[in-house]
Amino acid sequence: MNNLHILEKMNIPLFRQDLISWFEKEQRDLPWRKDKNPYKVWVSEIMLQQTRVDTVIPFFNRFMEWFPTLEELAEADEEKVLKAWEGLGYYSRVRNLQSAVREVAAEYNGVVPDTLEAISKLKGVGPYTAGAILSIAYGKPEPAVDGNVMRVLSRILLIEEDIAKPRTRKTFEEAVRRLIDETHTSSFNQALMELGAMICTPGTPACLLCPVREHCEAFAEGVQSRLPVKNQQKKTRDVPIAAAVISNSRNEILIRKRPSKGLLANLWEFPNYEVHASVATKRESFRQQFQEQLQVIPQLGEHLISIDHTFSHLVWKMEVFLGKAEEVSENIMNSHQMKWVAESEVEGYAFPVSHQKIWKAYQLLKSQSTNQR
DNA sequence: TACCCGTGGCT
DNA sequence: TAGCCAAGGGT
Repeated sequence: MNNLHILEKMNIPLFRQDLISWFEKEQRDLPWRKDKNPYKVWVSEIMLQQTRVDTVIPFFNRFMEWFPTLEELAEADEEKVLKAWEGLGYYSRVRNLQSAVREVAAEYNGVVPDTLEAISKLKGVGPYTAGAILSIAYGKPEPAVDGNVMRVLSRILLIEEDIAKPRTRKTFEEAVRRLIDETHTSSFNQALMELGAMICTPGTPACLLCPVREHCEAFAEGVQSRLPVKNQQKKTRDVPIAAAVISNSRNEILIRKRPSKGLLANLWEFPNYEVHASVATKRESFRQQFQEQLQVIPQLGEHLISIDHTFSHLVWKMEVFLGKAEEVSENIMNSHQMKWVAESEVEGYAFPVSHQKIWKAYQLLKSQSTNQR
């Protein structure tokens, strides 16, 4: 019933040899490939989810400096862990990682489990990550099917299922189970991904450089450029936001912690509100909602910056103002997870990229006004 | 299943 | 340039 009939006419031993030989010779020198420490493999796989290698490298190196061992990550403050992830995106990844690491420390004596059943129960470890850790760190013959693997194998095996559909991953897992070299599971799985990243790329694959093109059905048919089949994703929607950098008479800055669930969970931000359609201006919308929430009237000053920030599924259309406020009651501050912090301490907190831009604009404005004096 | 969840580079 | 894309998982 599936589309794996091409496997029956493949020379699988030769395919393995061609693929692994290429990988052993051409693989990139990446920091998480220096050894097969399961903790390091785990961290790298979480960071690499939906994220480019070049983006991950500096984050991985710093993360290993801050949290060199599983135990040190388990014992770290969440604030510091989020700061280590600041700018990397998909922040629930690192909260799930620390939660899972704590479970490993407590329940498995600090040893990352080496069975599919146990490792799959850990928070943030799905089918791909489970297979990646087991095959790379422990030499287990488990498939690790990511976007690269689906693209590569859709071409080699001429599979035309829509890779955007979750169920399709099972087809490729079955293909890998039949193809994998059980004596070189780490190199085999990584080679499929490396090939997808370096040669068998989405737009125009470099088939003339491909070590396995003689095994590739799509190349033989000349149809590699229209594979894999993938439907388009939905468009983003705009969310109008009014924000402000609010200071008090002691030159402290008002920040607040975002809710523990949802977008940018547990990160810090400058006070901001979604603008209702009924309000004439974003400045007025901020003033109204700030006053309603904190029982204090803010003195809003000049416009600081406009920022359009695109997420995977929505766009913040932000207008940011300067402002001053005083005497917010402590109860209200606490109930909204707000606090005043000295300007020199702001950067100690983990902010989403959009709010890092706000802070940079604020500091630039201050430095300019200082220079003019 | 469909949607939520970030960011930055590329074409 | 506006989308597309990148070593996915949770709900």
